[in-house]
Amino acid sequence: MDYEKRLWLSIVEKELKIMASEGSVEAELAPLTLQKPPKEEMGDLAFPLFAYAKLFKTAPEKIALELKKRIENNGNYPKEELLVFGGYLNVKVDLNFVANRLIENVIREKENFGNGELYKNKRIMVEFSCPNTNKPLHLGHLRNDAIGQSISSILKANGAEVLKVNLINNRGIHICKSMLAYQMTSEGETPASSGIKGDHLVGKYYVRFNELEKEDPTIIIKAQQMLKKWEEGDVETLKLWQQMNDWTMEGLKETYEKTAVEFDYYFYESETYALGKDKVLQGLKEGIFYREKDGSIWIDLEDIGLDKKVLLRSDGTSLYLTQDIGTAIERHNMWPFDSQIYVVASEQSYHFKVLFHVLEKLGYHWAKDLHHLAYGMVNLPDGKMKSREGTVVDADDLIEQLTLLAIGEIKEKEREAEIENVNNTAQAIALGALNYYLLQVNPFKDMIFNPDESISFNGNTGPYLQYMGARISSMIRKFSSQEKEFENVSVKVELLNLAEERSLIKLASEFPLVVQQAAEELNPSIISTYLYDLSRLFSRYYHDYPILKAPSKELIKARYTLVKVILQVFRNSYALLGIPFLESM
RNA sequence: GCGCCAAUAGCUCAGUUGGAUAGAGCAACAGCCUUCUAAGCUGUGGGUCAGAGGUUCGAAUCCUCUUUGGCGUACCA
Repeated sequence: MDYEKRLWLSIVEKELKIMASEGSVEAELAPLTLQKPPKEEMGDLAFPLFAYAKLFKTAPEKIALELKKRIENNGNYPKEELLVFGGYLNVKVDLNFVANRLIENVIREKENFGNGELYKNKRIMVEFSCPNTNKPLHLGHLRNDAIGQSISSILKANGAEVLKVNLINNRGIHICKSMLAYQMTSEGETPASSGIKGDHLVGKYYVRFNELEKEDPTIIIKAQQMLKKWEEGDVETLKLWQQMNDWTMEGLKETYEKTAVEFDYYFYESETYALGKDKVLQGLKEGIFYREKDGSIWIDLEDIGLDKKVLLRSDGTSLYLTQDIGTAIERHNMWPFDSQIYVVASEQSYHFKVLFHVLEKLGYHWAKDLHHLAYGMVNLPDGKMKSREGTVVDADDLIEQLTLLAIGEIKEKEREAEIENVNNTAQAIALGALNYYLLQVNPFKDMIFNPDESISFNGNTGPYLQYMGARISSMIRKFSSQEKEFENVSVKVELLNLAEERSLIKLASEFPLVVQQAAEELNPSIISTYLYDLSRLFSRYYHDYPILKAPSKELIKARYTLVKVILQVFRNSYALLGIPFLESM
């Protein structure tokens, strides 16, 4: 449709200009807007003409009629049907061209159909997930992962070279808390001895610290001492830290595998904080920062309308900000990027504002290429997730539950015989449900995670989308057994003239634009909405009209070809959203 | 207090960047399986787009104010 849009924009614009000069209208013409009519019967392109009424001193409808007449009488223009509705001039384009081009493109590009060149030759680093090594992943991380993973795929689809990086928060006062509690109360428990997954075991001691702190509030001092020791390289402390760290990482990686989250590179704060410290001290020498009497180092943010911010503690240890400074610099040294996107909760908007400013002050010109993709919180129907009240939704638990439900569903529908591996299929369904649920909502908005709704597989859900792909796949299997009979039947797109077919052709042709828009706005939910619209349209079409049992061989071939195109668009959309494609379910 | 963000059907969310009668899913009710997978399809009911002004031929969309909610404003991360 892209071609048709440009063509008709230029035609209508040209005729408007001619009308203006004939009516000796001096003023500049408002830019012409192109829209989509609300209904299929109203054509495919719409030009609202209200903006010109004043200029031409004519009713918009009359302008539309005049344009229609002029265009129809001009032999140089393509002969398409023009319709006037009120102040709109609508065009019903010859969809045969659109359909042929769509089929050609999809056959040629296959899994690359929809890809564009918006970010060609651009290197974009995407940071996401960034767990602490003191507890297992929860629902908030799952949203982060889903967005990070999807955004990376979307940027790649737009031609960018993407490096997905994870930054492990494996140092700091919070890590020392779980270490201290472990030291005090564990009696040498290990994942092997307890049978508890490593990240959950460490998490158990992080929770225990809070309990210990209630009994003895001074315990925090011990944790602070431990951090000091850690930064000084104390052997015993480092040994415990390494061990607990390994346990957590093993557990986290298991969860990543289950959720199909992958990274190209891992950074560890334990390895980057020192550089941050150096840079802060360097900035102090250069007079960018200043030192308080107690020895702490600060930056004054008055020039960007903010307060003062501490960069290094009075005892010399690093802060969150310190290590992020080091990490950013190291990253740019390692892999000079055109842009870096931090997928981090919106609560940290202030932190990133400061971070980017500090880097700019330190003279890094690429600080302007850093971008914080701030996503909203995940709340429960009753309110916030609170670890103290035990309302945090654990990632492993949730996936487990969803998988069990999917197994139950498969059994209830008696699909076991049709499915190769029930467990794998159930896991794929669970993952599809989860990722789609999380990516339906615009990232920057807070969202409510309703457990009951998230485990429903009906309606606007991941499994509904997967189901479309599975049914088409089933159709394709059926067709392949009789494919030879259709070898010599040519594809006649002009047979696809139902309103539903026209809508499908148009919507499928829009896919590349949707992929581009999702990248421009860093918003996977644009793909979700599109995919759901396409699914509903297709679902109705295929419910109402026979494909393989259409009345003639030619019609079967034409409809079958369209269905295959739709499947490719489905599959490419799934890939961008982390919804596994299933041949059968 | 100051800063950032949000508010659309009972609930969860869309809304083509200012256009035609504001749409889906869930929940409720009523239909459709000897038929390409019923994880589906169809229909009914449900709206002061938080409120008030303003800009405009036209506002859920842009501006101002108000209300309500969230987040931030840590030598936590």
